[in-house]
Formats: sequence, structure tokens, C-alpha cells
Amino acid sequence: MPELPEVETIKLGLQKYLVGRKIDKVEVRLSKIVQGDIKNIEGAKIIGIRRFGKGLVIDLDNKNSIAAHIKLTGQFIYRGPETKKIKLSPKVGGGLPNSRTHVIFKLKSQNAKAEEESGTYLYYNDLRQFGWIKIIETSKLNDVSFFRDMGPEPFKDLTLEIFNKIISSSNTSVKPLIMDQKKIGGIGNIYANDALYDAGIDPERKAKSLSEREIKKLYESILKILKFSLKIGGASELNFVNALGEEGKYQNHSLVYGRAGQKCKRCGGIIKKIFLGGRGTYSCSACQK
DNA sequence: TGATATGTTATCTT
DNA sequence: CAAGATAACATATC
Repeated sequence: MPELPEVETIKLGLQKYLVGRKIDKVEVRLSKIVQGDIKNIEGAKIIGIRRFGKGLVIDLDNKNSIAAHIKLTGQFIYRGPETKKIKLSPKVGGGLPNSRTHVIFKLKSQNAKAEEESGTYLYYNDLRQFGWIKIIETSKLNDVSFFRDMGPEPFKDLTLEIFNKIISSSNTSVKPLIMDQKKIGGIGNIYANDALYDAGIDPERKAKSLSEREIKKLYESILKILKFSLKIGGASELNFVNALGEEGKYQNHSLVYGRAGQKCKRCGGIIKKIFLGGRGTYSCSACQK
């Protein structure tokens, strides 16, 4: 669900609508979601949005940041004058705020008059309440183990050379390895399955056993699949919606993920499902060696 | 009704 | 210590 392309999709949306606005007030409806003091962000201006793997960071002009992880079912949805007419996906769970809304950021900008009438808000929704929001000094982001321990990411510092080193030095099966956030940041179950299929590699292969050629192919497949998903707005398999409350389309294009028992798109064989590292793992045994 | 799904962390076992 | 399994978190959906 929310993996690198989904979180990047949210980031791009938030960048467009939040940067330059001030946080007027914060209402926390479910206290376990938020750590830190909201007083440290009220009145501050949003100056940028960053993504680290599947994590999001909203930077403010007072040396504080809002760090967040949406886990499986979190949603950051902006509602303002420009987006009032956009229809929310049913995955949002009705009009905002609703019973899944746990944090409400009331926003303000220069032309406050027009906006005050219609209201400008950032909502954090989370059906299963696994996500977290931490209010923290920007310089202390690395005190959070999630950020500190994050491995190199595709599109950032994960070069083929580094990828090669990670793969060839591990005893684990290749699929759990590329999903390990401490080894590589941002890849989850959907894209791990599909990238391995695209590369023609059996998810159960020991990472160490991959040839240099296979490692290169896998590297290229990961980038290709992530890029493609980002282009179509991510995967809305579970509850994912973008910053406007709209769904992505990748779930209609998945190569093997969630397709157990269906035909392989390449050879027509049947997609099988096993468990690897406790996660559903889909593959075509004819196409993946 | 009950099994299942996803991401992360913690804990236990090998 | 590495790596594997398993449970926990909360809830909708099949």
C-alpha cells in the first residue's frame, strides 16, 4: 500500500498546497497518534515537505518539523478553497472531518479573509490508527530511529554499486531483503513482488546467489516499477488516497501482486502465492528463476 | 464467524 | 550477532 510512490504522491500534493501557509491551530482528536507538543507548531509557517522512504516530514520556519508515517491506512488530505469541488474517494470514509479523522491542522495564508469563510484544513485520517505524527525539532529528526536507520533509497542515493553491495552481501532471500527498510528505503510488498517478477527472479532466491547481471536487472526493474506507479498516482489497494483525497491506479496494473490463481501476463501460467518473511509473495515459477 | 491484509517494532528462537 | 518466525497494533472485507 503506502510505499515510496504513494508517499511521494502525497508529498507532491502537500508541497503544492501547504508550502507558504501557516498552521493556525491543531486539534488532536486521538492522542496516541501525536507525540510532542502542538504548541511548537501553532503559528509557524510551512516551508517545505520532504519524504524519507515511506516517511513524511513537514518543515516549519521555527526550526520544528512534523514527522509522520501513515503506515497502512493513514491519509493526509488537504481541503481548501481550491479543492472544495474535488470529490473525495469513498476510501476517505465520508465528508471531512469524519470518524477516522484523528488530527486537524487549521491553516491560514495571506489572503485569510476568503479562506476563513470556506476554511482551509489539513486532515490526518487513519482507519486503523497505526500511523504516527511526531512534532520535533528539525535538527533532531535523526533521533527518531525510523529516520536514523533508513537505508539508501531508489532515486536518491541507491546507486547500482551500493545496491550490488547490499544484495551480494546478504544471506537472506532476496524479497525480504529489498523490503528491509534498514537496507533499502521505500520498497514494500507490492513493488517488491512486481519488481522481482519484472526482473524474472524467484523471490526465494538467496540474495547472495544473484549474478551481477541479475542484480542489475533487478535494480532497473525496481526503478521502472516505482516510476510507473508514481506516474499513475500510486496503488490504492487498501486505503491510500493522495493529498486531495483521490485514488491512484496502480492496483489495476499490478503484475503479480494480489493475482494468486490468475494467469501470468507473460506466459499464461498460474501465479502462485507463498509466504516469505510472513508476507504474501506472488510469483510465476515459469518466468522467475 | 473467522481468517486475512498491509508496515513497523518488539521479542523470542535458532 | 544475523536471520527467521511470530505477535502486536485496529478494522474492514471476503
